[in-house]
Amino acid sequence: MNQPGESLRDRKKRRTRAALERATVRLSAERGYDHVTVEEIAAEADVSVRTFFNYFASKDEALIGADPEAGPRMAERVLAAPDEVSPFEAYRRSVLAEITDELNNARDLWLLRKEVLMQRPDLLVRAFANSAQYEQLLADAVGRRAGLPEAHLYPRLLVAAGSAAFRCAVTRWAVDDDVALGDLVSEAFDLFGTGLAHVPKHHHEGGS
Amino acid sequence: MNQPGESLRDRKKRRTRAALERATVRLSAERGYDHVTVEEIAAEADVSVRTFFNYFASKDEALIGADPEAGPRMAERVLAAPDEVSPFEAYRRSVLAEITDELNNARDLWLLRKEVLMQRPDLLVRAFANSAQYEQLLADAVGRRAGLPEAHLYPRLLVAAGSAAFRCAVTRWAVDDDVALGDLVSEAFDLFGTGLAHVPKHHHEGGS
DNA sequence: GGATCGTTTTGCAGTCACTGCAAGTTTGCA
DNA sequence: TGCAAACTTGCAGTGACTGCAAAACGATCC
Repeated sequence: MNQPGESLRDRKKRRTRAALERATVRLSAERGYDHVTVEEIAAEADVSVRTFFNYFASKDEALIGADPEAGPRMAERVLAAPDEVSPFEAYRRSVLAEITDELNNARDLWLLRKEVLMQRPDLLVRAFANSAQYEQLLADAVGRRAGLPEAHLYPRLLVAAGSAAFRCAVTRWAVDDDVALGDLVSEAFDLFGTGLAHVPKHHHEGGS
Repeated sequence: MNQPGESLRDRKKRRTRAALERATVRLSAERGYDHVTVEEIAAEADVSVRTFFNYFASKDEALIGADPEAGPRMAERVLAAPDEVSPFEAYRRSVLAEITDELNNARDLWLLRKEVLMQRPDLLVRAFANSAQYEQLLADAVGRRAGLPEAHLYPRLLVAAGSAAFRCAVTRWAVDDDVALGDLVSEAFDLFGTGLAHVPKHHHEGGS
């Protein structure tokens, strides 16, 4: 009875994971990240503290809702992109796909996260640090696609730029969210794509 | 008798700080970062555990030897660069200056750190997370120089790219240190400067 | 050579994230 | 129904980190 891809067990796991993520974000937004203990989070989600740590390796991860499949998924997308697409574009698309998916599924959570990240911008960086392994995975995918040797800087830089793009976009989005997060990430990628050597023209009331 | 800038007190503080940094790096390289306790580090440096935490906010910081003055110093350099220099170039130079200074003063420490960071690449990212405040400071400096409004993505991205450049360069350097770290950082900056949209040509036996 | 004042060091008690282990409980399957 | 595998839980322990109040120390003034 688990052909549809979801056994009872799987469903329960997904729910527990979601509940923990949600509890972490909600409580942190309410009282501030470090005035919330894992004990409280676990209680809110109706599981034991030990179970919390079966799902997330750290409180940080739970706040961001780190999805262990996101890395591999993106790597796969990078490799699966059509041949005529550049490595840069392939990577950019896989990041954007991931983000729009995420926002479509949990926009409300991200609005709460924003509150937390405004107080503690370092948490986002720290969260990315946990996924250093996936960075390697992604860099390998990009490197393969670009036909570069293992040690070349380019794949690493591109992936790191992706993290940076996301991070900066969120920071900017937190300041004022008139613009969609996806658009900001896209804009950041454009800047990385065309190079940072020159200050981009910026259009505002008055012109340059 | 403290006109020369260094009272006995100041000298002692500098020594203690250096001893703690050195002990952290040495022991971590020897036994692995998380098989070393702060207690052992403090003992090695001949101070109490509590004193360790008077100097460094965390074990992570001690490993990297986070210099609280580095951020402000770089910001100042960015603002002090000659007028005809672009914000990008100004920032690049201030990063490189900082790195070469650091390497000249403590190359041996960095060779040990390399060992540790090879095992635990996430530590470098985490260390940068602590200096999120300085990122803001630097971004403001760059933004001012570029004449961009507060909220613009460019300054943030440039600074984040700097971190990424350093991080990737160290990772690459750890793999094989035939190339000087400074050169690698410089190369990374070049890539960011000219844009990541296209895969850089890479010269090797056989040509493209 | 003190007396004094500000700074640094220290010990201590406490909190909290996180881990390994060894049951217990639930789910999947025959 | 019953067994095996997967999940949950409690427990005991480690270790990072904090606040506080007392002690040690360095600078300064007489």
